[in-house]
Amino acid sequence: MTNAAALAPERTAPRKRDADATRAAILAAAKVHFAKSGYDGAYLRDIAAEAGVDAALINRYFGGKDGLFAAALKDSIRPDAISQWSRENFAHDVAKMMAGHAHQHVERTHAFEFLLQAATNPTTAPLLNLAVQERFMAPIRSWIGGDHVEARARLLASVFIGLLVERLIRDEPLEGSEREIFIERTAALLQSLVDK
Amino acid sequence: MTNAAALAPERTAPRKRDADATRAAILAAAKVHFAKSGYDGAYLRDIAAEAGVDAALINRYFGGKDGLFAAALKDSIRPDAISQWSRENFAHDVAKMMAGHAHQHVERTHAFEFLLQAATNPTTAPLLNLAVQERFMAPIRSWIGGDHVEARARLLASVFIGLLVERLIRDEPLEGSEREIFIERTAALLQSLVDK
DNA sequence: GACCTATGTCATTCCTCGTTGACATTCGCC
DNA sequence: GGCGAATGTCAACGAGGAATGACATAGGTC
Repeated sequence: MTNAAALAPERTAPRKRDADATRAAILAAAKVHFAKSGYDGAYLRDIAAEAGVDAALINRYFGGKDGLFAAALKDSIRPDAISQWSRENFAHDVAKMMAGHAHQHVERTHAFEFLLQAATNPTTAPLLNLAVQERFMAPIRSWIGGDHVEARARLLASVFIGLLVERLIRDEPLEGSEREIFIERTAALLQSLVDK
Repeated sequence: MTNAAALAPERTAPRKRDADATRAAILAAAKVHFAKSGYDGAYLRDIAAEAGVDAALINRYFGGKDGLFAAALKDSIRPDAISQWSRENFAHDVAKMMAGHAHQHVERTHAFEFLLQAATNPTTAPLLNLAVQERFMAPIRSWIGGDHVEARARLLASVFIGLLVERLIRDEPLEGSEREIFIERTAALLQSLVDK
């Protein structure tokens, strides 16, 4: 409170008037906060502050906290990535990723944390169910192909999710030979599910 | 609500004076509510009501919501079960369980939901980390034994968690041959991690 | 340039929920 | 039986946060 200069023009130079941009800014901030703190722990005031916006705007644009959450959720499942996975590298790439720190892939980790939050909140869970089925399981099914697609897809998804959760919970990657073995075995495991 | 006799004394027949019993009742109710709604979503008034107790008692016995949560957490990880798993049946038993409905194992499902809630809340996560390492990972390590224990234990835990999460999210079990294949492959996968 | 709407800000209200302290009652003990 | 501590109940407080409506202003349109 000592810097007069900072306060001089101050009065929060009223944001440029660009609805789309502010909407996007709010959404981006919301995703981060929801991921970090969950639905209840994320405060509209904080989100608004981070977006450089008054909290009342959230209500105007998203119709309240629920609406904002739903919008953020919809924006967080990106199925396009799946179809681009390469059949040869997929298993090894994923395995290597899972062996590292969660915060080495901040973007995706945030998205995943966010989804996990949605899964554990009874009001948002149904919403998530649908999204996951349509935008995650379906692409996986069509990507792996072959026999017993259902069983394999489900098992693959489980392993994938489990690796993510485990990495999230305990962010101390393995080192040395244990790390090598972990990558090797994880890759083998995933590959066997992709192959047939 | 038809039984007049039950209502006779009315005025909420002031609970029997048994500190241990009420403590236990509160704890049981708390575990259910925390599992269902998470830390923030679970309300002390609701928990107290379900335990048939005044909310103020929670403060007396557990020193507040935090204390209650910690107590519930501590009570939710039961490592003893792990060491009793049979090496031969483990993989198949788990696989079959995972192929069923989550609500077929209400007790454990609740416990797991509760832990997942703890994992996704920044204030409770550190607490969980510690508990999981000491009371879940450590027993697993010593149970599987053999080479590369670290890597295998971690992978095993991941798969285990993943199966639980997947089952929780999407509670439609597979049917028919897909179910058989799922069980078979899941069992094989688990067994290979246990064996060596 | 005047008007009108979309956009942004501010102050306030309302509600929920954890917590607290005073009060009531039962039980163990002498 | 009377006293004190343990147990249980009740009412009220206060913090915190979402939602609301009135107000301010930029920017396009005629």
